[in-house]
Amino acid sequence: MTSLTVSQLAKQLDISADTVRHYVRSGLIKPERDPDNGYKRFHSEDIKQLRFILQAKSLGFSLADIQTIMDQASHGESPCPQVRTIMETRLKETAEKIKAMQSTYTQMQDAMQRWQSQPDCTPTGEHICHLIEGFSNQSDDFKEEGCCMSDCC
Amino acid sequence: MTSLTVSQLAKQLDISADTVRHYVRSGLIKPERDPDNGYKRFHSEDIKQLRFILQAKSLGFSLADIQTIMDQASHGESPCPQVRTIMETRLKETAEKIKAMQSTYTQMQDAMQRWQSQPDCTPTGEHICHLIEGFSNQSDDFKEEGCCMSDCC
DNA sequence: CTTTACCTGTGTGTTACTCGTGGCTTTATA
DNA sequence: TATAAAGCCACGAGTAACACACAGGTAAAG
Repeated sequence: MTSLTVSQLAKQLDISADTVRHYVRSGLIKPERDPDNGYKRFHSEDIKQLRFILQAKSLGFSLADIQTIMDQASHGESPCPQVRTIMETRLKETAEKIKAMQSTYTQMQDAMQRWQSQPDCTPTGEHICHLIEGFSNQSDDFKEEGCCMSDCC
Repeated sequence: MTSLTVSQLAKQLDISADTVRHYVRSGLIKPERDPDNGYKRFHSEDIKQLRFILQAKSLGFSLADIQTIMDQASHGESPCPQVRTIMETRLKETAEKIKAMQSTYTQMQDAMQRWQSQPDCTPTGEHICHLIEGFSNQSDDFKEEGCCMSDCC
């Protein structure tokens, strides 16, 4: 009784059973199989590895990164140099992603605000949705009132 | 000669040809086909729609959203109410994503900084990578010096 | 023995593309 | 004119990190 099933393990680490299965399918964990029914059986070693995976994930590593790191370590070599360089890459990536998302976010906010003073409109064949098409991110105090440039309203 | 090929259109709108093909495959644009060779042929109507797609995308709408909006409009109904509610959803989603990413980002930065004063380590069988495993996001002035709690160093 | 509830592995779907493949076409060269 | 090189095309498959669907297995209750 020193082994856990998928859902027992999942519950213990507060993740979904599907996530556990996904890691197994990806080859990050290789649990033993019950010869009777083919069920996965996780032992303390697997649990340790899964904990590591979760910790690494929370630090921004991808599953592929984690695979690389674990492979390296299992060869008896220090994964630390890799870890440092990968982290540098991921750090830059994340910064860029955040920047991009923030940029869209402010666009979205601007749009939402401007739309408050704009009425709904029927499609004219010329336009699909004037809210979207009429939104230019130029400046805020530009065509403040009225619906859109076209005469559809 | 009033029609463009995939790559001509892509170049005009400064996106990749594969992106254009993707939108076609997704059913967002339905270009005519050249009976001779099966090539896609884009007319001004398609170009207008593609422009709309790009504009909507830049406002945070998903391709599925855009499909919905265009369908609604093509039925002669105003897509604006949908647009507003969808945007509210996407706005919240984006805010949450940004928050999550920023949280990981600071974690990553903290880790990077702490790792500067920590040496590389050989895996011991007990640990995979002490940089990762030894990183706790608790507080900064906690186990500042030394490598990790274990005796692996 | 049967019902019921839960759990399993595996296959497929998701998002917005990107890449690979085999073939057609256009252009350049001999 | 033959041909070779370069470029473009359509379509299938692959990507990240899971979530979901499905048919069947299993454990406890009655």
